[in-house]
Amino acid sequence: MKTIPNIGDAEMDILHQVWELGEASVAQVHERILAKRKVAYTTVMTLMRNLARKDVLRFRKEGLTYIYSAAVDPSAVRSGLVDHLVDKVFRGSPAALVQTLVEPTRLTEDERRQLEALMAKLEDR
Amino acid sequence: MKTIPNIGDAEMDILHQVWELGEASVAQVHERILAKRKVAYTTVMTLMRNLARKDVLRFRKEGLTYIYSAAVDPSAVRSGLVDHLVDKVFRGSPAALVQTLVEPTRLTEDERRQLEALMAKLEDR
DNA sequence: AGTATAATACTAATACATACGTAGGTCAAG
DNA sequence: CTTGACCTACGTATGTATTAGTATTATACT
Repeated sequence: MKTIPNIGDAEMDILHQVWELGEASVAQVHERILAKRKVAYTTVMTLMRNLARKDVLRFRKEGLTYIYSAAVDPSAVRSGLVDHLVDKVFRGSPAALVQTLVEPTRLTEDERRQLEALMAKLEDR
Repeated sequence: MKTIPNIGDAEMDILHQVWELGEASVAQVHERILAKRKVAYTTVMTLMRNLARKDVLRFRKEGLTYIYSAAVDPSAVRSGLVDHLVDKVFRGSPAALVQTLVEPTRLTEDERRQLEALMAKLEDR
């Protein structure tokens, strides 16, 4: 029913904060993001407003301030983004994605065989 | 050394064609993409020129026409995009990505345990 | 009441991805 | 030589992501 719209990198960062906080004002989210990178309060506000326009966030007004909460499920967002990547980069093969993921990792021959067996099941989801 | 720049969806589609063809003119790529969706020749040309500007494609001139080829390795592009997704959506946890990937799949309890054991190794890449 | 504070509203600017149209050049066929 | 097919160069347009500045409004403190 509900398709998840595109969510940009900066937007995703905000969504993570809201997921963790449950409910959050712009000020709260801004504070948390400031711990990682410098960004203006109004920028965070705009992003949150945009996310609300996309129905990714909901809000209610409490006196002066807007209290936001997530309107979408983390797993739905993750699935959407992963599926998109699988289609875009791996031509629809999730196992190929795992292959790339595992590539820089040391696995024993045995472990690799196990993984491949599991991946075979992934291929026909 | 060489960082892969952002590659959009339409650009990625073109890159796939060039990888498969090895060397390709705009016309060749256009023809292949037309099989899937309607797009103007000049659009493909612009996209390929943009990719060349980003050093994702190389080209040489053969008489009148430009012959393009990939300047980046498929595995490098895949890794870059996957890493970006892992950071953006899964907070740096590749195993969490696999979890999402596997979610809609029927695995036996035993298979799931195996997978989790392998994912544990992934976690400390 | 007046002022500082805090929040939003409105606006702007930049960058990029995507998509295409028109103009003009080259070459081969008639 | 002229015409048509094909190719590039260049410009345009639209949408969206990101960032942030300025104006305004509401509340609270002195």
